[in-house]
Amino acid sequence: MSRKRWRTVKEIRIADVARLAGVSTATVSRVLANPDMVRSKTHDLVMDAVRRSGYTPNSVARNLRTRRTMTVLVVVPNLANPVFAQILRGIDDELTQSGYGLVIGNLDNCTEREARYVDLVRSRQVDGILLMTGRLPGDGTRHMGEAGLPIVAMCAAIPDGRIPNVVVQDREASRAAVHHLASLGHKRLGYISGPLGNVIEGERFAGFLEGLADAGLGQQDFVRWEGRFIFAAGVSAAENFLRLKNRPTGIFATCDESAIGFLKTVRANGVRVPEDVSIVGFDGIEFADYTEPTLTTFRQPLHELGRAGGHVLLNMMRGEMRPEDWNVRLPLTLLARDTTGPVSAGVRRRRMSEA
Amino acid sequence: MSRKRWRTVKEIRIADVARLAGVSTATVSRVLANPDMVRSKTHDLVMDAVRRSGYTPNSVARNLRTRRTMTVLVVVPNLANPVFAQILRGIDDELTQSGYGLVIGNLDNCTEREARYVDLVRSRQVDGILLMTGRLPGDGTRHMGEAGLPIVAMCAAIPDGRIPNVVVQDREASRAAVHHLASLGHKRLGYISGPLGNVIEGERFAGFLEGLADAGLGQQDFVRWEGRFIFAAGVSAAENFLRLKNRPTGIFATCDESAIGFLKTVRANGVRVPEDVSIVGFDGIEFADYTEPTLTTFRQPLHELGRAGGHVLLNMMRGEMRPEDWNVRLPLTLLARDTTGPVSAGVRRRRMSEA
DNA sequence: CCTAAAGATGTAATCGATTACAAAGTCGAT
DNA sequence: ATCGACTTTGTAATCGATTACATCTTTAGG
Repeated sequence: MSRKRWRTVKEIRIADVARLAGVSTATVSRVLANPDMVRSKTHDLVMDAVRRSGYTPNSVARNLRTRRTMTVLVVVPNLANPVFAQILRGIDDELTQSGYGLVIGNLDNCTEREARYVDLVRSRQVDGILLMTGRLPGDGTRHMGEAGLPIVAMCAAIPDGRIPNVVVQDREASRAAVHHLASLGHKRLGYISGPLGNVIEGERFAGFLEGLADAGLGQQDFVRWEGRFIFAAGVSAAENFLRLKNRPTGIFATCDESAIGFLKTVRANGVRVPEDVSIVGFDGIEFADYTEPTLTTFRQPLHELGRAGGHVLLNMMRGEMRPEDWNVRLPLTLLARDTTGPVSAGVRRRRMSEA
Repeated sequence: MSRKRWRTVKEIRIADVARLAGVSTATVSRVLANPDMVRSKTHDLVMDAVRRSGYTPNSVARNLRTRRTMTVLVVVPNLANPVFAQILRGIDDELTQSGYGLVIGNLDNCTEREARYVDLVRSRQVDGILLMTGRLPGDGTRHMGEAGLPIVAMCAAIPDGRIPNVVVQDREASRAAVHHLASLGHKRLGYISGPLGNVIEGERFAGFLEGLADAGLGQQDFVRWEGRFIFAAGVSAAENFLRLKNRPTGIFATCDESAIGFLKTVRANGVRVPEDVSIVGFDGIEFADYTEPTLTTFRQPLHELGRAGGHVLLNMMRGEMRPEDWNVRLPLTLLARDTTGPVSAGVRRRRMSEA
């Protein structure tokens, strides 16, 4: 029961270093921040004192005075989704290069948690914000905007306002997914959505519809299952699929987790992939290469996306924003693997006899 | 090219609120921090001024004065590993309940990055540390310790020093894994390790050896492959496995990723699971339930682990640490699924004729 | 009604850095 | 040696809150 045993290490202030070096605190501060503003002899004197005392500046004090924290907030919908972990790496790489740190705001798919991070912003603890929440600007997002800080929207092209968007080409990729399936002869499709109301989901569904139109297919030629970017969504979609008389032969899931849940569930019920049904995922997570058969999917340039987002935010924070940098839309790559194949003769025959 | 358009929102200071309410800044501060220290009439007066002005305290200033940031640092080896995302949720739940925020230090399996977070600690930006780096106390860890802050070691029972350990029963679970395989008749085992030098890996290997001893098996009865808690480790272990004349029949991988990499690779080469080889993983990640066949593994109580770690740290920060709370070791749960089965007659026969 | 104790509020010091401004030092040209 | 221009350093204000201490009010007890 030892109270207050912590923080017993003596705190060294800039004044201590100044005394040790025989100069003023201003000089110490300058040595550390603008080394070429002081005579090199003084510089060495001070650096020696810094070393001997083991001084590290108190950045809370510095932040107060400079009114900057060199920290940015990254709001993530769900850290358990490996997609975000990858994007974070990209952001981190870009920001630390410029001396910025990042604090991660994990919403855990739970809207109310946004409030917590609004506080972080309003209380001046961060210099900028990277928003990956896919919802339309809600209360939380709006409040953050009101703080007047630089914001970059990632994973969600917010049309309104002057917030730059750094995103992937969701719409184009979805369209390409339909094209991929259609070119293999699939005419009846299944669509496993993301959370309704999510901006990304909107983009992907729009692309899906565009793809249908390209292929000369219409609204009556597909089934839509509602999902939430998780395994379970694919499982329940599959359960419904199994009960259908007139099953789709090509499935497009807007995330790999759902695709894998679907894949696993239909196979457990005797459906062959890709002979009976083809599946295309979205994201290109590592695990998609370890399913059986390996999942056909679109790989997001996650690391690059993170870097791009960080880069734009840095520019904004430096006030060096140029219009041509405002919006970035990175392309995805089709990984054509083993869950997609041509419509089999069997399926064609059965469907014909039904007609 | 608009410089300095940001941070244009007028900053409201506590002095503004004080003026608006006709009281002193001290009173405003007290209303916000110790509401029952002021007369209720004054309280209302001030709160009204706060609301009208939209005031939010500048927490940088507060942190400087109070010498606390209400923030803790969580050092994670690799955010891309979903295991850590889950633990983080537990930590977050526990800490935010007490008003603490957390900053995540992602090492990305890269030791040098530790330095970055040492700075964070030394510059007084956090009040406590949760260490999940599995290495033995190295430079970084030591430096953090020197700052005199409360530290809790998770995922790594650091024997030296007075740092509490909040961990899972790695050793016992590994031992149980061997027992599980041995009870199915497996006598020749394969072990896919974590990174050598990692504390957790040490525990798990020790448990593995204990399990061998329990089963009356010795050092000559197993093959050890070096891994790094990633898919690829399982793949290369499998590639080696396939070249062996005298193959193990039971594999224990110290993480699910490796187990899955192994599973996928041997099956792609015609090896049947569990008929030809049984596989046990470790962690219980969600994916492990989506492989084919589903992976037998040990589930870590990740959320509980996170909560426990946060709880101990909170106690330390409050100076309310009692010895009996210092070390926590949570049990794992065997999820006996489909990658493990009895040694098949075929394998037994073949091995006999070899003898 | 008076006094002491308790309660509420205000004044000003404080946390530890950065930086505007002033002062002192350096140097070369005259 | 003197002047000005430039470089280097020091002094003290500042960032925006919290809080020790002083002061003023209220309450309770006699």
